Amino acid sequence: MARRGVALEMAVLGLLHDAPMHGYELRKQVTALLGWGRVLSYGTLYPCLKAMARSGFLQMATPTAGAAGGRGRIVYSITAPGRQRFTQLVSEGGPASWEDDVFGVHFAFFARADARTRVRILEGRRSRLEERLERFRTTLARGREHRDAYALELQRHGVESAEREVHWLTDLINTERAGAAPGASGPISTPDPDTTNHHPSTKETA
Amino acid sequence: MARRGVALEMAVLGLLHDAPMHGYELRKQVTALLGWGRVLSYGTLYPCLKAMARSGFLQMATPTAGAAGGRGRIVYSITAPGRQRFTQLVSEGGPASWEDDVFGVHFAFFARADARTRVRILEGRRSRLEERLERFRTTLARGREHRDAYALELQRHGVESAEREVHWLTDLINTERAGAAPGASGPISTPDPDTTNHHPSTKETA
DNA sequence: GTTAGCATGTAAGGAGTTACATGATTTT
DNA sequence: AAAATCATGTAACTCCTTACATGCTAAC
Repeated sequence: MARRGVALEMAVLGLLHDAPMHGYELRKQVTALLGWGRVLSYGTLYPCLKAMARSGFLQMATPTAGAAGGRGRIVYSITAPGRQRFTQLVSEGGPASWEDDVFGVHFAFFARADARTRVRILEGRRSRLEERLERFRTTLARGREHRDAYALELQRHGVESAEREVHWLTDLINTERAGAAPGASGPISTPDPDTTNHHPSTKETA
Repeated sequence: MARRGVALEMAVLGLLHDAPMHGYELRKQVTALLGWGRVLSYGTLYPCLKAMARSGFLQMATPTAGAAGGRGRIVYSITAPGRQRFTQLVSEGGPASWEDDVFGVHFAFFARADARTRVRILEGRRSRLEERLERFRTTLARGREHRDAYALELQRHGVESAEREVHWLTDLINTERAGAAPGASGPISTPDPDTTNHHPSTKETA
């Protein structure tokens, strides 16, 4: 079958949305975009690309087409159904979209979603983290079972990281509500004078 | 076969090292200890426990033993080979131990490893993160492909988180070198379970 | 005496990895 | 022309989850 991870499917569609690419390049871009620590393996990517082509979302072009079974580089490009599919994926703000992995991909393509979807996903993600935090703190507060200093330190660090991310999300939500894009003016400012990035702000591609 | 994740195996052995427990309780403790966001599912835990019992690391005690097919609560306790196995796992400071998931478990049971192992793992983990950071920054610096403000913000946040964790690790390493335990005050002096010999231990029965 | 929560388990499948295997193109 | 790197692909496996299925025990 095909359904090799919604996250991967989204990433592939999103990257090919801008420009056709072959698999090797795609792997690097996906890896860089999502910063998953690990690199995406070909064993995942190629079967996924094939399946997506079978589903009609992608088109495969072999430059040395038709020749004997030679294995040339294949350029993948997105099709009209593929664009439709991407738009659909990008505007889904359901619970699935605030899970660890999927959230990252959604965020990476936020420029392609409308503001309402963005806020919904950010808030959903934030409450996911807050639940986790709550469970964590309950466990800690229950005092007993508190184990040694290392286990405590691990939990303290876990809580701190989660709190930090909640804070990040809150800032982003406020920025969204103010109708701006991140990095521009809000509490989060990148000292990045050189890059003249055109930020999307009010752009709503349907 | 059995090898259901070194991380899980270690967590189970480490928790049962302190006290026997049944699976239900074990699940809660593992989940709390590792703070994996998600909860550990029974579909993972029970087969793992069974396999570990088959390997001789665990002993299963059914209070209502021998009776008709009734399903009572089963208390798992660690065996002498199990303790040995745990000691072995805990003192392995190889590359495997600085991967995301495994690192957490190792850290949680740091009190059971000797100082040299602790420092080795902390340093290994830190260089893992630094590599990741390096790749990240190279991609960013390469300028091109820089995508929109959201993608940039995602990467900025990724870099910041990794940097923060590197800093955390550095502090821990310094603390270790100074011969202290984390959390402000003096060294932990849990009577060290000998890393060279397995001792038949104090409690063994259910 | 029934709901709620404790407790144990299995089958099927999803999402990925590693290791392997191959061939094309560029650099030295 | 050898070496490095680019490029594509498959098979087998790992680790985990979901959905299901069962039964015991305390509380109301």
